[in-house]
Amino acid sequence: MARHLITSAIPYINGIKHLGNLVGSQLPADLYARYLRARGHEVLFLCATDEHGTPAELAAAKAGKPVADYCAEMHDVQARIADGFALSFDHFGRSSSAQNRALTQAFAGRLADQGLIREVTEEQVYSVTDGRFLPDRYIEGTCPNCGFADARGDQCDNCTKQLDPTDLINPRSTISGATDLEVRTTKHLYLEQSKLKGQLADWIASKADWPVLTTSIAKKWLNDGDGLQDRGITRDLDWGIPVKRGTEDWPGMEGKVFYVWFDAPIEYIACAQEWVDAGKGSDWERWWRTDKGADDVRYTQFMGKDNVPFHTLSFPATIMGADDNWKLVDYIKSFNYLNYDGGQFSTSRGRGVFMDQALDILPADVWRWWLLSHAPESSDAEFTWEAFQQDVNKDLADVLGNFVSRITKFCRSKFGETVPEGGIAGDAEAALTAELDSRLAAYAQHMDAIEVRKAAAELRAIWVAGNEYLQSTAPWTTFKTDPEQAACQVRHGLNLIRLYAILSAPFIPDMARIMAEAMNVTDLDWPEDAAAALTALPAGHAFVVPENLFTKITDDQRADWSERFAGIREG
RNA sequence: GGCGCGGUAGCUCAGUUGGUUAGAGCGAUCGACUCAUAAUCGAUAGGUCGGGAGUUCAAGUCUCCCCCACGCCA
Repeated sequence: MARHLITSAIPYINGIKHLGNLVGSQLPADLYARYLRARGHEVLFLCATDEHGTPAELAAAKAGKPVADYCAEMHDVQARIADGFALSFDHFGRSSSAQNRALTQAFAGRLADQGLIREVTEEQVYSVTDGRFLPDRYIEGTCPNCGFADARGDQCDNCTKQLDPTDLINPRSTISGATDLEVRTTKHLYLEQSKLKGQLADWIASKADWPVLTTSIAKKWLNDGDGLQDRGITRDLDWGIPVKRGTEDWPGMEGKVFYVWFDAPIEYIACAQEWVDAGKGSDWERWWRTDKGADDVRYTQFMGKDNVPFHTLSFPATIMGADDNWKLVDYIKSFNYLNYDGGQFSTSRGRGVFMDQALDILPADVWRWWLLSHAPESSDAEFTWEAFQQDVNKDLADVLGNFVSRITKFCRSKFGETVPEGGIAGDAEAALTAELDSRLAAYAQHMDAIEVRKAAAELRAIWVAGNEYLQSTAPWTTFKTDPEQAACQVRHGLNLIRLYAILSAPFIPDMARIMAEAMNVTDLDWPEDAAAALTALPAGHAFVVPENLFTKITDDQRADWSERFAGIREG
């Protein structure tokens, strides 16, 4: 038994996430957490909402609500949806929590004490009408290079030239359209990551077992151009964690807040404090302080590839720089993108399926199964309604659901809803046992390695093995001449359902629970070996024939959904 | 433009340090079965491994060039 800390990249607060976001972090993290718990390990699985920054302020303004109220509401919405997808967070926290506020300020103070913070005076664009400094991407104007009228302050979308906001001709605020912009001087704190470059490079180099996607992105940022750049960790905003040096005021930083990318990862730690303060746990430091037990913890992070630089460099720089016994991540599992029907999912254009909509039309397990079995591990993956319909109908209805249905109904008709007695296991049962032992080992190996697609394929093969067994032994034929032997075959079939309930639970927890309840079992310990698993339900054990696990998606439904989610999402 | 990840059967993807006739699932075709959500099981067909050159006894696997798709560029 080991201790595993698992975090999923924390979703931003300004809206409901789409399925691409889900499969890139929260869902595989949940799969891993559920698997490790099932194997008897101690797991702390944390996630939270990322609530600070300009987009949250603007979304709140658009909704006509104070930003704190807006974030509180959206946190509840996201928590409810996460619950709908059966994401088994031990705590779903908030980066705006008091715990994160104190911890972020403490980290900044500590980093300053270590000589890793410097103050930089710079010029930024200020909008008088909006009463605020404008981030580069909230300024638009005419591109000085190509004349494109709607070039953004950071880059021209037309000619792709990178710009400085002050380059723009006739700049305007995209928030208000105001043109009374002026350049003002402001002071900010920079984290001197460059001083930690060697330490970070050594650390990354030691992670030979990490996915190539993870390390290649990290190395690129470490070595590209002039190498790792120092990073501004403060902003001129209202909504955020006030800049303080520990608990002390920070002269010259009045009215400023920490940049969202500084405080968001620290929420991983603060979330554990929230978990304790919510009465769910008693000691968060044994998960996060290497001097208080966390040396024995294996810490795994899950995220989409867009988050990799912050998790391989910026946050580790914060941890290393603080030099105060904080736990560093042991393994980073990163994912590529899921595309939607030939293009990208788009939050702004409402293209694709969003988490709330997904739950409106189908059970969570259907989505969990398809998304996880097609997780974008080695490259970007593609969602199409045709493939989705075909795959889930085949896997969940035909292969798994129908297996449960055929064996329970056959048993009911010949022996009643009780595990039948009699017969002796022979060659067919020995072959089944041998195959399952082999596949159980492969399944565990893939799950341990977080090879999500391979694990799904192996699980599916285990389902198929049940159908092969029934097909080759044909208890419906055996019954005509040797009812005792048919009973033995049915008994094995029923035991397979219990086994499937255990093995499938990390992927499809709800269907797994239905299978377990139908088989009337509470002992769901991970199987030691196939022979034991296939005799767990003794003769005479009562069960019930369950409702079909999954009703197939029809062509009409597919056509309807394909059209409905192609366009613009309302609201 | 620079960099990154890919380009393997109709589709989605596996292919470890280069080594016997390149694999799986789906789809297709044929067959078996009839317990079951017209489900299942078996068999067969189908690929010049993006293109070209090179290294090697041997290359999907290494080197170089080119083409295509996607992404990133703080």
